[in-house]
Amino acid sequence: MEYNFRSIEKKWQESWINNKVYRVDTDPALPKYYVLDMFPYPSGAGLHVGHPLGYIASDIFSRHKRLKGFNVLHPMGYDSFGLPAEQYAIEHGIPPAVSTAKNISTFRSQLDKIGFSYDWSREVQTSDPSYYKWTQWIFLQLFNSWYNRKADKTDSIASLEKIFAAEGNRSHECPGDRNLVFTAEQWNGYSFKEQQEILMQYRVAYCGYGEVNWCEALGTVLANDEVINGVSERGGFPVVRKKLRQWYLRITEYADRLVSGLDTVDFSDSMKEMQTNWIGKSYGAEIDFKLASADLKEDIYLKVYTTRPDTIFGVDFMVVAPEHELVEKMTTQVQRNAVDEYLAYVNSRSERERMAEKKITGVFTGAYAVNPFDGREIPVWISEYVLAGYGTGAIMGVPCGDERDHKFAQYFSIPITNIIGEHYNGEEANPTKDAILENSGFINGMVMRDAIETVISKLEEMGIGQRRVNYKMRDAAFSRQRYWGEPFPIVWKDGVAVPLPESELPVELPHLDDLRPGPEGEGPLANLPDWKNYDGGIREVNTMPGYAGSSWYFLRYMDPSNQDVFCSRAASDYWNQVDLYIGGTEHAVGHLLYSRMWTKALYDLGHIGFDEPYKRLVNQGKIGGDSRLVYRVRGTNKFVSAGLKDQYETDELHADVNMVNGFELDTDAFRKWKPDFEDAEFVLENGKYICGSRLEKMSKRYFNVVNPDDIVEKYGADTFRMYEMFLGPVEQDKPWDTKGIEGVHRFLKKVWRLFVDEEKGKILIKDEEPTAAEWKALYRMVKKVDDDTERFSFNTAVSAFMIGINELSDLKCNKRKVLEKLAVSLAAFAPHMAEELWSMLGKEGSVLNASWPKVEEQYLVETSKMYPVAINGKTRTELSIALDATQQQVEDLVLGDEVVKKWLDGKTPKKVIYVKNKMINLVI
RNA sequence: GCCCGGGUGGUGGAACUGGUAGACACGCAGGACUUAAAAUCCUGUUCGCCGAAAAAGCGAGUGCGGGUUCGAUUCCCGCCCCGGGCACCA
Repeated sequence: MEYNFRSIEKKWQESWINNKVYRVDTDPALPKYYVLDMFPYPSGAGLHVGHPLGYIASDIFSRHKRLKGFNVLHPMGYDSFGLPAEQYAIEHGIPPAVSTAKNISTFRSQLDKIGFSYDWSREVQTSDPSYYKWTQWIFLQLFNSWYNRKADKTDSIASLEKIFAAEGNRSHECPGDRNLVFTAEQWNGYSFKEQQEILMQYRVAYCGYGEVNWCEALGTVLANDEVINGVSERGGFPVVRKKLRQWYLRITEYADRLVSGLDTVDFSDSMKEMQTNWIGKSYGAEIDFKLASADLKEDIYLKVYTTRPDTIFGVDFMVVAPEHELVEKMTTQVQRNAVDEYLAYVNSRSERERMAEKKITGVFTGAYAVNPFDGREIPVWISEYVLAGYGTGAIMGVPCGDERDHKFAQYFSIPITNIIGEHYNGEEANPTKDAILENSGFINGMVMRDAIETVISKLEEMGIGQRRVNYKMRDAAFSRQRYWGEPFPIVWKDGVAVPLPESELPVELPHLDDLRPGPEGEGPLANLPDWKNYDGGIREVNTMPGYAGSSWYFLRYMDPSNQDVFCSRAASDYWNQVDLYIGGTEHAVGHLLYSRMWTKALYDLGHIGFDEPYKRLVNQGKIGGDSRLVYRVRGTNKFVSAGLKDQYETDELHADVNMVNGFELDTDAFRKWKPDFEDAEFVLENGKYICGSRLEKMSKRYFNVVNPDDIVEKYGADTFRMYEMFLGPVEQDKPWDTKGIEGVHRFLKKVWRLFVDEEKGKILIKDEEPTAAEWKALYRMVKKVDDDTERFSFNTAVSAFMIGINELSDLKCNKRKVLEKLAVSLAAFAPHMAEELWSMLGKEGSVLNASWPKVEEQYLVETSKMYPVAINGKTRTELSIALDATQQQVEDLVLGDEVVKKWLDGKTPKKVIYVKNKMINLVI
C-alpha cells in the first residue's frame, strides 16, 4: 500500500466539496480571522508555478488559524475587468465577457487541483453587474461628497451647499481652485449650472481635464506601457500628450491620513516608506517672482514652490515645466523658434521618459525673474525635468545646493553663485542645511536650517510668498477611454454631470461587437447612440479604471450576495479588517493607496466601522523562470554545447525547459520540437549537450513556463504545496527549479511509512505509550512549525517537519498518540495526506476540525549545551556545559580543557566572555 | 533619474535580537539491498593547504573596499551588480 497521492487527493477534494467544509458564516461566538489574497486578474495564459506561491502561503495560514480555533474567512474572486481582455477582443474578435469567463474557468480548475480552502460560495467578479452595481454606488457616494478639511473627514455635498448658502466658501478653501472665493450672496445668485461647476471643484469624485497619451493613427488613448520611445507599441505610430476630460478621485485630500494611518497597520517598513515617499509630503514656500522681459507689457509673476527658501540668494536660474501656463507669455521674440522646437520635442515624450532622462535638455525663454531681495535678474528656462503637475510647475534653480540644478547650470554654462562657502567645492552640489550662509543679504551668517523660517516670514510680510505644504501625489485619474470597465452612473445634461438615482443601478455595460474607439478620443461606448442618449442627456461614455472594483472587494466578500447594500454593517462589524493580506509589492502605491482611501471615505460616511482595510500585509516574491539556452552556429543547423560555444560564432536560442533534464538537452525531443530542428546536428561535450541558462521572467516567449497542473499530476498537490514553500522565504524572489521537488516528495512518503508498511500493506499504528525521545522529536517539530508559520517562515517550517520526521523514522515511532498530533500538524501544509492519515487513525470528520496540538514543554527541557569555545573570536573547540553554570564554573572548565591550554600557550586570558546559551570567547 | 528590495557552497536556501556560517533539501561521489531496475537505506560533500588514505590540524571564506566590536552574513560609511515601482498593465 504505497502513498497513492492521486486517489487520495481526488477523494478528499470531492469530500471537501460534498461536505462544504470551507463554508464559513459569521459566528459571534468565535474569534474571527480574515485572510485575503490579492485579487487576481484572470489572464488568458493561465497559471504558472509562480502564481500560487502567495495563495499556498495564505492557505496554509488560514488552515493553521482554523486549527487554532479561529473562524477563518478565506475568499477568492476575480478582478475581471481590464485592458488585456479588450485587447484580445480587438485582435481575435472574441467578446471580453466570453474570453473572461473562459479564463476564469481555466483559472478555477487549476486552483482546485492545488487543494485550497477557499469558501467559493463567496466568490465575486468585478465584471458581474451584481458586483459593479455597488462599485457604481460607491462612486456615487464619492461624487456626492467633499472633503471637509476643518473636520478632517469626508462629508456630504448637501452639507457643503448649506455652508455656501450661509457663508460662501470663506472657511473652506476650494481644493480645485485656490483662488476661487465667493460670498453667500454671490452663491445664492449663481445659476444652477454655475453652482454645479463650483461643487465639481469640491467633489471627492470629480471631473476635470488631464493629459493622456494620444495616438492619432490608432485614434485612441494608450496606457504608459503601450508607449515605447514615444511611439505606440502596436504599429509604432507617434504618440503625443493630449488634454481630455477625465474623472478624478481627490485622493490628495486624504494624503495626511494615508501617511498617519500607516502607524496603525503592520506593513513592512519598506512598504510604508514607498507609500510615504509616493505621497511625498513636503514643507516649503511659494514665492512670487516678478518677471522682466523685453517683450512684456504687463506685470506678471512667476510662482515657484521650494522646500529651501533659505537658498533664495543662491538662485541662478528658474525652470518652468514645458506645459506651464506662462510659457507663451514670457517667451521673447528672439527665443520663439527655439522654444517652439523644444516644446514639440517634449510633447513626444511620456512623463516617465522625461523623469528618467539623464541627458540634460532645456531652452531659455528670453525672460528674467527678479529676485525680490537683491533685484538680481535671473534667466527663466524651460526643461522637461520640471513637471507641470508637481508644486507650481516652476522651480528656482540653486546649483550649489541641488545636484540636478548643478548639472543644468554646468551644461548650459550658467554662472554659479556660492552661498555656502567652503561647503561647496565647485565640483558638485551640497544639499546641506547646516552650512552658514554667505552672499545672502539679510540672512548672511545664519545657519540654513534656521534661515528657512526667517525667509518665509519675510516673504509673507512682503506679501510675495507664503508657507505651503505640498504633496508629490496627484489626484487619481479615474476614467478610461475604454470599453471593458464599469460604466459611470452619470448622465450629462446641459454640461452638468447628473448622477443617476440608486434605483437605476447597475448601469449595465451594453453589449458591443466592435470595440473601435469613439470619435475625439472617446471610448468605444461613444459609438452606441441608443445607449449614449438617455433621458434627455448624454451618458458618460468613459468607463472606470481597473482599480475601481479592487478598491473595495474585500468588503463584498463579507456579504457577497446582499441585494440591498454593498455590505451590511453586521457583516463588516464582525469580519472587520483584513487580518492578513498577501500580494506582490507591485501594488505598493496603486491598489493599496486607492483601497485605503476608499475605506477612509466609506468610514467617514458611516458605512463601515474602520478606516484601514488591511491590518497586516505580507508581500510575496516572484518566482522567475530558469531558461535553457542552446547555441546554433551562425548560418547552419548545428548546435554546440555551452562549454564549446566560444569556439564558434553562435546565435542563442531558447529551448523549452520541459525537454531539458537539469542542463542536459534531450536532443531527440529537441529535433521533434520544431520542423526547423528536425535535422539539427549537435556538437557534444562528454557525450552530452549542455544548455546555457538564464534567470528571467516566466513567460511563454522564453519557453520556461512550468505549469502547476503538470507538477500536481506528477507529484501530487501536497508535494507541490510544500515544495513551493520549501523553495525559500515567501517574500523573496526566487527561480523555479523542479529538480528539488524530489526531496519534498520523499519526505511525504517517509511520513506515510510511519503509518503504513508499504510492502506488507499493513497499517503500523500502535497503541503503545510514546517514549520521552519520541515526544521530544514530535514537540520540537510542532513548536517550530507553529512559530515559523505564525511568522510566515514556511520554508523553515517545512525543514522542521523534515527534521522531526527523520528523527521519528530513526526512532521507528508508530505510536498512535504521536501520529495523531503529527497528522494534525500536517493538516495546513499537506491537507490531503493529513485527511487520509486522520481517517486511517479512525477519526471521524475533517482533520481541519481538530485542534492544534498543545506542546508539553517538559519534554523539551535541556540541562546542558555544547558551547563553542573561541579564542580571539575563532572557534577552537566545543565543550558541554550545564545551562545553569556560573561564570566562574565556566572559566574553570574552559581553562582546564586541553585544546584551550594548547592555544593559551601558558598565557592567562585577558577576558573570558561567556554568553549563556550562546558561546564562550577567550581574549588573549 | 528618483523610490524600494536583493547579492551566502555546484543549486534552492538556514543562521529569528551582534554569538559555532552553510540547518534542511537538491545535485554529485561512494556503498548496501536486488538477477536487474525502481523504491529504500548508509557514508561523504564550502574552498585551499598538509596527507597514500583516514583522522587530526592550519588558512581563507557570506558581491567589492573600509570601519565599529572580544566577536559582523547581521550594525555604520563608500562602491559594484541584479530585480521591482514611478501614476492608463493588473
